[in-house]
Amino acid sequence: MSRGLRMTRQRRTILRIVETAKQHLDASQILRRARKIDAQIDRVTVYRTLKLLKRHGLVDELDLMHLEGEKHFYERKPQRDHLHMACLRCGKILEFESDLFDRLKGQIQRECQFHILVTRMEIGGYCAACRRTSAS
Amino acid sequence: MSRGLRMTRQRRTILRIVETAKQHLDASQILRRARKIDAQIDRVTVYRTLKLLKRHGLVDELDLMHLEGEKHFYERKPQRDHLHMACLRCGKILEFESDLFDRLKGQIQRECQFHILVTRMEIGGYCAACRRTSAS
DNA sequence: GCGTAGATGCAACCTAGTAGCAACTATGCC
DNA sequence: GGCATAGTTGCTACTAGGTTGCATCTACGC
Repeated sequence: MSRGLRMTRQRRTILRIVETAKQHLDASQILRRARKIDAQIDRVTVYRTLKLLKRHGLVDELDLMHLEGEKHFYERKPQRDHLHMACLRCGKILEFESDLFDRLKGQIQRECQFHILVTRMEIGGYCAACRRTSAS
Repeated sequence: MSRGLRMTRQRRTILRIVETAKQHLDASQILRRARKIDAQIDRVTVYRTLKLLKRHGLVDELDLMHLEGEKHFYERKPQRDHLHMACLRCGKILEFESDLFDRLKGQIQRECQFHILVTRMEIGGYCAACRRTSAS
């Protein structure tokens, strides 16, 4: 972060939380964790910081098929993009990297002359376990 | 629609609006159009109906990268899935169908044993026109 | 036509996120 | 190190989008 941006205590805290998180966190979970480190930190600061990190490509925002309400989830931007599968029965989130995915993005850049900055691919359906325990 | 579901006047109206729309509409735009046909129709009915249509796979819900607020957009479920590109500068929405996209979905079904019901692939970036008129 | 499960409309509510603004502070410069 | 100040924070209040509870209405199978 440069260009007139400041690395404040709060931003450092929030960034660290997202970067070290083992699952996808939403804003209120991030706030809760941030408060454990810095009790003064405000809800609004969390929202503002996430927006900033997203705009600067440090974190990705996910909807995860809105399995539970309309909130957003965040994850540190990975080296290589992946897609998310959300099981509509058990709520499990799976990630998947694929050569075809990378090639698809390449095709879009070439054929549509579209300069890609963010991608979000989410799939809803039934995971292997849930398929087995049901008729469909 | 069967299985205990009723085809009411309101549902018919909403479904027709989404099916004949030339662009992606959000809930409030759908409400506005529905009221022109049936002045009594309620906001809540629109939300409930869209949820229902989504659940039954008749319409797809889109975020379109949340270019303007957090609302959702709807489109009739197409024969063949496509992905959406949203230009972060001019706001234009482009659609794209691709063999690679279909193959990627096939790969997921096979390799992850994941039964796909809905897919949502959205890409944010700069469209051809906006790329040309800017440094980046 | 009748009964009823299912749908609607209304009002109240909820949750996620945003705006305005005075007080605070990270950072560049001396 | 101390200072100036642009950038950031934490309040409070607010908005947008969507949901719930419930009494009333109605599509549709008989």
